[in-house]
Amino acid sequence: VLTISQLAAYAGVTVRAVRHYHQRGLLPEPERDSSGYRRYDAQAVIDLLRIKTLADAGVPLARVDSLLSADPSRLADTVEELDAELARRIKELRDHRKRLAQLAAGERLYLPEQVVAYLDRLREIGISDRLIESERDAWILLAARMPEHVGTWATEKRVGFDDPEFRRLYLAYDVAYDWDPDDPRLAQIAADALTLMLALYAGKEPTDADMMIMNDREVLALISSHALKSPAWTRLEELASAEMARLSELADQS
Amino acid sequence: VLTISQLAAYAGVTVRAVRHYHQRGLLPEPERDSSGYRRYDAQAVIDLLRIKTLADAGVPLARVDSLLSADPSRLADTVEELDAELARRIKELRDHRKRLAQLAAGERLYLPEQVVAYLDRLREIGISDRLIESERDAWILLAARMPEHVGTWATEKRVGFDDPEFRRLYLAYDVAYDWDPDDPRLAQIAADALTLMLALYAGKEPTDADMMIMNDREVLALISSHALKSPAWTRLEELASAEMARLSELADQS
DNA sequence: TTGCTCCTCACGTCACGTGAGGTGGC
DNA sequence: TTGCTCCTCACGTCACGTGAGGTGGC
Repeated sequence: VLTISQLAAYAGVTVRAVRHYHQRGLLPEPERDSSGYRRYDAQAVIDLLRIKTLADAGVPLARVDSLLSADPSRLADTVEELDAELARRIKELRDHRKRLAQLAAGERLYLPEQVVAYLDRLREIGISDRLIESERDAWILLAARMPEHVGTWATEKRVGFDDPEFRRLYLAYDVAYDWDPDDPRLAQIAADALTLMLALYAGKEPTDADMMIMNDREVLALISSHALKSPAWTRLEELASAEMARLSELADQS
Repeated sequence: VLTISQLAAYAGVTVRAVRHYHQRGLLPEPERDSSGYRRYDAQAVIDLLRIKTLADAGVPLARVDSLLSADPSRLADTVEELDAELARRIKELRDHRKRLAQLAAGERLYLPEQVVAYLDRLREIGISDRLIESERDAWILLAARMPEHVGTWATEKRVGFDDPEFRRLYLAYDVAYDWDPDDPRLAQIAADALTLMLALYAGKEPTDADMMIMNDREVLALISSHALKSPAWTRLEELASAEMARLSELADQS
């Protein structure tokens, strides 16, 4: 009584989809009229809507077949599973919306929130974008390699910035990037940094995070390979090493 | 620095997907190490996450390519569209959950709510499942052919059942299905039905729905082809026709 | 030697989409 | 005659999946 396009339109599918369901054996082939056209009755409408309902719910056509011919109690079980699956997919889509918003807003979606908080703190303190981006890249790699630890570690580093002297030195270090390597102020920075480090770690065990990094050569290589380099910073490292050696000697003498 | 599986795992995609993005030119091919393995840096993580975010939002890969290389303002516009699209799909999934529940609960999902209300009314009155199912099939076909009109029409028919005499006759008609065609009670039912119809339509214009059905031969054929048939019902029609003729004659004489 | 990760083809999959070429009633 | 719907192949599409056969470091 209905033509294929009427059937398809009522069910909200394409004509091709109906033919596809015939081919797959999901929907029985109806009688033909004198022109060879398929003619459908009410049962076909019901069958097609049942197929579409399951297909829309994400059931593969191969499974739709067995589901609709199975007994109703098994169908009811499956419907429960499908409903849970749909609920899960709705949550997923909500998450995708959040990520899209982040994509539009900026670059925060590539890192766990603790790392984002740490980077925000750097910005707040006045660290340059150049250094922040360099750190961000290092954190991304760390997050990819040690996703379980990177959160706590970032928090630890962020808390370190509550110390005003630490903040002052980090800023000085940042600013020194462009300096001439012979700048006399570099020696003072190196000395102050070393003094601070020694004070901070005096009598303290290194944290788990410290140990983890120290022990993982790959991670160290990973960070240093991406670290920014400049003549002034290379000089700073040399000065710090020299100062370290001097302090060691003093310690030996006393 | 990262291997392909580390990169893939962090982004939540398969290794094959990453290779696929390389092949499509979405993600630049990175450097190889001495074994010919791909080695990825932080930028690759960012790039891949951007690709995944858009792909998850339903953007075809061909479009992802142009979107990520386009300027950020166009990206922002598109993100808005994508977000609306995602919101639409969430609604759709919610709808699918409703339809699934209907599929598990019963058979109500194939018809507009007014028709369901009409069929519920039939059940409430005590009409047999046999007749209700026959009517349901006819309504499904009508809904497929005249989706715009079937709602109001069903409501009209449902309101008709507020008349107690109409209800009594509809029930009698239902019960008579199995009777012997020579049963003497059939004549009374036919006469009462005709009297009621004449009373109902006396001085009243036929409704739009009536006209529409009367004028659409295809719809009439469609309904009658699916109508139940029994010897008693055929007899009822004959009796009604004869009574109609007798009344016409009386009218002519007066 | 075994197990694991990586590599490159290249065909397979899923649910249809999309012509290609033709028919039938208005 | 034109336009519309229908018909049957049969190849195309999209985003990978899935072996097939091989390499390299522990």
